Amino acid sequence: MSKSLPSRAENYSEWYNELVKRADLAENSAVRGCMIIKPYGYSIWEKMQRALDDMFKETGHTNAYFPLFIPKSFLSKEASHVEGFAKECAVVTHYRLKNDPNGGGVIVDPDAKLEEELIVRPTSETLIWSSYKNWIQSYRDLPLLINQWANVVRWEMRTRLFLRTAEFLWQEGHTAHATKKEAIDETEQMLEIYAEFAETFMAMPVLKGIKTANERFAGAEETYCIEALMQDGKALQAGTSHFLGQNFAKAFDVKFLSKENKLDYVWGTSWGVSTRLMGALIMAHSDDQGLVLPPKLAPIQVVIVPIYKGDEQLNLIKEKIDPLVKALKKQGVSVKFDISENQSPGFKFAEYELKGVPIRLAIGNRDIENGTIELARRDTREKMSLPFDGIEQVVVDTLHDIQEKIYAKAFAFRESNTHEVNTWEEFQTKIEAGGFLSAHWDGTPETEEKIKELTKATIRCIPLGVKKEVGKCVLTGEPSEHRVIFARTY
RNA sequence: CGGGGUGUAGCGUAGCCCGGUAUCGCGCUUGGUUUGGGACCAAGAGGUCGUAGGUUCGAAUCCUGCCACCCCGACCA
Repeated sequence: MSKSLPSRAENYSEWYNELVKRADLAENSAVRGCMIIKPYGYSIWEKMQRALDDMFKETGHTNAYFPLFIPKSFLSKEASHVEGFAKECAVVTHYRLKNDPNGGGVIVDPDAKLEEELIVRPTSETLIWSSYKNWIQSYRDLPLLINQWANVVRWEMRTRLFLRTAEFLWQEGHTAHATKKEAIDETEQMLEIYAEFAETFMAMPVLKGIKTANERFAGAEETYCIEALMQDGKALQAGTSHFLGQNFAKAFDVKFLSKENKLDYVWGTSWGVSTRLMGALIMAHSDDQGLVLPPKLAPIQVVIVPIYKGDEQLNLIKEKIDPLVKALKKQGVSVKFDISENQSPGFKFAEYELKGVPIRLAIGNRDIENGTIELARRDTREKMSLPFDGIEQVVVDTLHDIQEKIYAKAFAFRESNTHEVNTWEEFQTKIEAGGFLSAHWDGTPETEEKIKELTKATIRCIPLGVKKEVGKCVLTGEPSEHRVIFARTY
């Protein structure tokens, strides 16, 4: 294995793939398009889950679990929904294998064919709404605020670790409400939660907006999204929150009796983020040396590397470090004191940089004599020799500082890669360099499609709170009332 | 799913054109010396050459099918 990573400039996607593997986050499995999330990668996901789950609970949601299999007939009940997902569904047709009479292996038992095929869920709206029908009778049963953590399967043609896998982990919230306004408020609230999570935990700035009809979730009336800009200038959809209107209520006949004794369909929402966020996290901050993790999501926040000759020196170091480790843990900092002997300090330095550990402390004989310790921060790769006394507070402060600095860096990157464009020539030139383009659009799906054909750029969103501005469509010159955001995407 | 490329030890590779059971480096094991940016010496272990067929006395090498991965398109969270 060569020691250094391919550089981002050289080959961005190779850099990404290599980084995911070498940082021990995930690897491909025997099944095409499916990935094995390794312990280090999974512990980052667990931290994400924990933070999101807390936010869901704080806003009144509870977790439940619905099955992996959906009867085929359910999927077809909402017309646009089935149209959106039909092409990428895994289907269970049999329930038994048997020994192959002609050979050593096993074959599908033709006698064990299912009456009705089962779909491996690509998303759970249909199954959940079929349950909601039984759960909801009165306005007193509303709102129903449920989330589930699950795996889903979408049989994608082309997959990439974390960014697009055939099976992925996610959460999907499914809520039911008595009024349209309440459902829209819920949709917007969850978008806010996603944005807050992305920005405060992932240190990744996101653009909040609404999808155009072309990009809308199959079965939704309105799709809200957060969009992030990656270092190679491509956009990544990081989370979506859908206002479902009464579409699923009508498809599954979910009605409730209001206070006024009137029967009406309930209003729905659904919202989700997936392990794709791992991909976003990796690409948002990491560099040619490896991962750069925000302290709030780093499984190990501080690693301490001893440098010593013989047990006597190691014992002196341990005497100083053991209390520091305790004190840091008490403050909620996750620390690893790496006294493994089989690797040199230099190796450990490189290894923990690859894994994105935010702070590294190194201490050797020299420091013991001088009463110092070396602190290296992953984000800037700065190293400084500091007094040992008081290092605990410096570490805590530096973790906060790293969290802020990497956000600021990502924010500055997005700002310098977001451009207002007013002519088609400008659009074509600028899109080649990547980034978000803010431009006028005539509001028609045809123009959106045409622009995609010509430039591979799609409308990422109509930003929330976009300013009214009289303008002309960048392609057709037709009148437009506000700008929208274009980008090339993952 | 279309076009192009690749598959040899855990990883990276040589050998393939021109057929004779596989090269080197990293990693791994054991022992010793080391340790302030990916340590060194010595001795070892590790291979159905992606897979299934075919041609041949003999296949990593030639032929065919299949599978997987990478790059570029279409589809998508």
